[in-house]
Amino acid sequence: MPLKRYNMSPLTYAEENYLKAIYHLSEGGKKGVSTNDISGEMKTKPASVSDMLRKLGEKAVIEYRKYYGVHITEEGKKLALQTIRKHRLWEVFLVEKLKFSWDEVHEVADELEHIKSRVLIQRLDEYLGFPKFDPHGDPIPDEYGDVRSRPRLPLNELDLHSTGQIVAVKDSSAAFLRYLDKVGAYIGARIKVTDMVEFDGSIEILVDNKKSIFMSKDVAGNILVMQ
Amino acid sequence: MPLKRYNMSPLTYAEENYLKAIYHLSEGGKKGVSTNDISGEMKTKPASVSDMLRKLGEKAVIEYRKYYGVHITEEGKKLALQTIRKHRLWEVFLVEKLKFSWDEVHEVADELEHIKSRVLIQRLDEYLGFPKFDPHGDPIPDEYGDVRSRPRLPLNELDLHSTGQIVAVKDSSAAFLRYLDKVGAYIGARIKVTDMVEFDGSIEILVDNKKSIFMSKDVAGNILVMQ
DNA sequence: TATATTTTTAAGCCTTGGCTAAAATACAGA
DNA sequence: TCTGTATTTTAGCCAAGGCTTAAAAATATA
Repeated sequence: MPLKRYNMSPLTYAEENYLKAIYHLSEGGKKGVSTNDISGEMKTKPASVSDMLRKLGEKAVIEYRKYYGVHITEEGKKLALQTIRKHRLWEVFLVEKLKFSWDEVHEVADELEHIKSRVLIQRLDEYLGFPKFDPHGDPIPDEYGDVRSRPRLPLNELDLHSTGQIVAVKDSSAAFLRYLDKVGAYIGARIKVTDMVEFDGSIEILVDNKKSIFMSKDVAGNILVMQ
Repeated sequence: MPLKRYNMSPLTYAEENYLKAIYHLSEGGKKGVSTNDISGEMKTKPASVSDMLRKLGEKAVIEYRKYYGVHITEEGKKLALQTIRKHRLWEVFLVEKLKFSWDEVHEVADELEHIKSRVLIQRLDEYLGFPKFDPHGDPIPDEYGDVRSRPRLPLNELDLHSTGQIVAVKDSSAAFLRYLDKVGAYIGARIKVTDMVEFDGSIEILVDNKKSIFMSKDVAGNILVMQ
């Protein structure tokens, strides 16, 4: 059996994106991620995914058992978290410093996350005051890939009259974010559940003790709160 | 004669770099820029340059007359200046906000200058307070490619006892910048020529009325001052 | 076990950006 | 004006990257 040869060249732009997708898909479940899932996520054909998996396997960032899905390796996890860290730090920069609204940042951050300089990211982190969460409330891994996440649950699972703070959203599509902006919900808002409609699960919440918002169960399910 | 067909797709990373080099090489002289010059600047073979010139010609950013060198078109000038603008704005950001020293910024800015978002650059410009010059003293073009440069001359051409302010450097290699840092010269420093050695052209200057620096004619020739 | 689904292989296409070797052109000196 | 030299272009080639379709293989399921 031939020796397994590793290709140690750095990841390309596309490889980084695939790895990020694999990392996200493998969060939670212990099961391997399937070729089809990745194909759906990346909007490429399964055949292209197979090819990419071979490459990522050679670079030892995933463990690739043909036909049985992939597992991300420690090295791969580290690299994926580094990309995610960069993405989220740039998002903080764009929103906090350059006054982007939180629904505008995705595209630009997707480009910025591939800039290679390590010292750049260290200094950016420092400049931003070592933020722990991005504008969508998602945790920012540290340089070593450690993530301090906070316990959180979907808003629709809160009890009537209970309170909490919005810390993140599940669906961060521009459309959803704009909707939230419009109704006055935002990351960090203190909320209280003031009413619940039995038959469809929709709820009414009070934001910052000022504004009342009525929302469907679907919308509430996409908002994560910390109690 | 076949119609001239233009390829309107955006410039690739490499095309942007070639165009920038052509712009810089064509500054000053009215003459066309030669293939050999570009080859030297880009560290590629002349044959590769010819090929690239064909592509840039098709994209109408240069006027390419075979064997006679190239002239940059208005459109090309606009694009080159946009890239230069991005490069220099990022340099300001890196030095002013992220505390990079001015000899560290080149590489990172070379990557950042290719990020495509227009609104990003507008906001960055605004965030930095619409700076007119980068950390090396080079002028930052505005959105429309207009450059407000200031009259300046090499330090070695100043008369004895005359004063001025350092506004830029010709040679911005890391080695030269580190040297300047070490001896205490910097963009913005007020200087006075306190001594001149006839036979080799070396001079002594007083920086900010405090520190005396002795430098060769070569070094002085690389420092640009405004009187 | 037979069929359906998923995944992989094989072959190929296109772009980008480089190279060498040979041919064409321009230019400078006699 | 001729001619040799230097410059530039052409032609052909190569490799990496990233995608595709079509067919084969493996797995999953009824």
